[in-house]
Amino acid sequence: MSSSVEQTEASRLEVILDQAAWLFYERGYGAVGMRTIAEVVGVRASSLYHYFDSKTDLLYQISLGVTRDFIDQLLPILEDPIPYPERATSFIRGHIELRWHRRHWISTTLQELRSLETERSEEIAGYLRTYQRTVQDFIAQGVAAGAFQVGDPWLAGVALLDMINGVNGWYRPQGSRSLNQIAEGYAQLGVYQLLGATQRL
Amino acid sequence: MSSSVEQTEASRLEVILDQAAWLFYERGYGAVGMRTIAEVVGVRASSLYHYFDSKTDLLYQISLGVTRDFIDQLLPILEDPIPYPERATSFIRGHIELRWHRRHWISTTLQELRSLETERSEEIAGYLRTYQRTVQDFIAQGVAAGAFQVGDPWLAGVALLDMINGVNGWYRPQGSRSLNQIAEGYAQLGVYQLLGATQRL
DNA sequence: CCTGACCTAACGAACGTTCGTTATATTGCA
DNA sequence: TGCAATATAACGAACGTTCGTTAGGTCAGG
Repeated sequence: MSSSVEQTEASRLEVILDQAAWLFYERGYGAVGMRTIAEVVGVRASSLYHYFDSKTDLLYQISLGVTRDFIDQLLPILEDPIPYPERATSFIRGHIELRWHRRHWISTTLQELRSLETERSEEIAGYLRTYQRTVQDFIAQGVAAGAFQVGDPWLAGVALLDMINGVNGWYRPQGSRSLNQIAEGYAQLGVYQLLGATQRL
Repeated sequence: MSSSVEQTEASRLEVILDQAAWLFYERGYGAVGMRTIAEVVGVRASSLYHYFDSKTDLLYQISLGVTRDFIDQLLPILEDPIPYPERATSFIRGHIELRWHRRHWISTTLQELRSLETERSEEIAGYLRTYQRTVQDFIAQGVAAGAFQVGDPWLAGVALLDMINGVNGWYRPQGSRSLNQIAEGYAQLGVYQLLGATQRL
């Protein structure tokens, strides 16, 4: 660190990534041009190439950033030394909240994986598989420990993830349910119904 | 009918819609040009305007067609005079299979609603809401009849739909599970775990 | 004085769409 | 029945615009 002051404000690179993610989220990757991104940031289109090699490079940095954040912030919860149902509850709540908070990054990533070069899309897909497999392994462990009751941990894992991933599709802040309420309701549904956890044990 | 023979082969209009849906599904609406669609069909781009007013009009016809098909083919199952768990099981299986069979139409519709003009996107969104509300009402009826056990039928409805909608995201025909097996597994998971149906009653 | 950050200007390609035209069917009417 | 009128389905060329990207220049701060 050569600078003597900690920078609390976001760097220009971070601003570009976040604004671009919003635009991609709202209009679609293909429908947003470099000129539009530049205009929102307050710069000319050509200046964006000071930070990125190409438009797909910009998309790649968004995808890589958010995918790593999910893994780093949520998977550790599954290792906590607390009962399985509580681990699952905490994970579901965290996943729903992080996913909403970063919906512009994660939705862009999932919808536009195909727009990345093969090698890079494989890398991101690998991270996503790691995330899924860890959840499935956790459920299998819970079943082995007698905490969950499902016949097929693999299927229950994808079902649980699909379920909590769907929230962003219909949740709206001005709706009658708060995100906290939804996260809580889904945690109960997921853990005590879908995973068949022993009631409140 | 002036013709003496029934035409079993698809009309050119239907071919265009289906091929366009495939292209949109695989590359995204914004990344597919009219020239590409025309080339796949075997005509020139300008000829497409004999069938559609515009590119968004083409998208609209895809969205309208598949949305109505879902409502017409699946919602009647929820009215069948059979026990609630069997109705739910049949519905889930049908939904998963129809959704996979028409994945290029339905995924395009859901991902590109924003690309339609406001009025038309509202129309499609209305059909989708009708579908969701009917499922939620069915669950509420099942709860009232003592067949299902969930605290919040509205939440259980979106959870169930999100869960079964997610299958297309990871199912691959060459995988170890057949679509039939997945549909069956999800039906059991959905009805007897998520909805808490009385076991095999 | 060098370098990072930004600029203006421009490139070729692709975009959705419109145009005038042309064969080929189909239909209405004498 | 025969012919004119209309409809259908397609063509190739071109429109103006926007796309992602690049080349080269300016300029302030360390």
